[in-house]
Amino acid sequence: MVHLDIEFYSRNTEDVARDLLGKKLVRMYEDGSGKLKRLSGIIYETEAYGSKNDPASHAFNGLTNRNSVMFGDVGKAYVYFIFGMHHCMNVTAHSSNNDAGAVLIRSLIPSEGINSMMFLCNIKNKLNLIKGPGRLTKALDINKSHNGLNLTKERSILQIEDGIRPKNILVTPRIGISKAKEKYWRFMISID
DNA sequence: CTACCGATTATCT
DNA sequence: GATAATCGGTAGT
Repeated sequence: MVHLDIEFYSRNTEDVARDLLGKKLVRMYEDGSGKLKRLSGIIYETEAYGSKNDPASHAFNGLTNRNSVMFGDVGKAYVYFIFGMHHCMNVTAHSSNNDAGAVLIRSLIPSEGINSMMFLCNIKNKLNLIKGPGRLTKALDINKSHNGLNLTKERSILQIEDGIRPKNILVTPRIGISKAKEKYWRFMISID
């Protein structure tokens, strides 16, 4: 398993968002028995969020307490709480040290630990896709305590490994935003 | 299948 | 005080 390094994340946020498709997000999860389990999935859908150039980004109005991770080192988890009930997970990525930016991971194709993920998600039967940023964080038990975690370190409880190379990629406007809808900064693996 | 609506609270102005 | 990078349920097509 090849581990994505700092170089990978030190590029334009849009490029990183596109290149994260097909990579594997791994969560080391300690279950009730104290054993570490791998919960993982192939990254299926991402969105890029910029800084001063992007009115839809948390970083648009400059540094605040919530978004500080977006302005820091790349390759870290930016986790925030939204709508009073959901978490969303991002990976910080931008080319210049003075810039800010992050990639929202919107959905995964579940790979390892599917039963645990269904349990955490409170899903009874089917659902083969962890679709939507809120469900994704629930399925992998990701919360604000993981904000700022370094994903490029070995043995981190959150990491991203090399995965498959998607054949076709779909590019669309981002979901759920009220500003900057004209930017085509949502990327997903095309199945055809 | 799509459309709408209500839940619920951290964060910022 | 207003808003929000959402979700799940319910009703309609």
